[in-house]
Amino acid sequence: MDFTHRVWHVVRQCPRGKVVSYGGVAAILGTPRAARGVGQALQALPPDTKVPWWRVINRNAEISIRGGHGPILQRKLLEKEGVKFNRAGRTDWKKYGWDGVLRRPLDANE
DNA sequence: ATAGTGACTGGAA
DNA sequence: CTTCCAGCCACTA
Repeated sequence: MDFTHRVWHVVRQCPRGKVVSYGGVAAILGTPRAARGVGQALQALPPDTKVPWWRVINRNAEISIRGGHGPILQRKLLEKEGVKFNRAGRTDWKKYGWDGVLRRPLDANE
């Protein structure tokens, strides 16, 4: 099983209404520095996938996709699950962070 | 094997 | 707080 499939396997376990960072997924896989690789894996997802790719956001708790309707769709899907965004387009790790994922002690970001 | 690209990150400016 | 920059990893040509 290659890296891409392992990423999908992990993301698929993210519960509804929760979010995880690219780095977080990478950490679960044992490769904390493979955040970009995680992004690559998600971009490779087929359009009819059942993997909750929208629950994966960047370290600032904001949507990292750029261009097209992608970012709008992701935000919509998250809000539909109860995830709220602040004025800066960011969500809250404290409230929606996936329990199975731990990050650095800073999490001081809103 | 080498080089370029990016849904990333942490640290410096 | 914002922008920049240099590593890092996987993928593709």
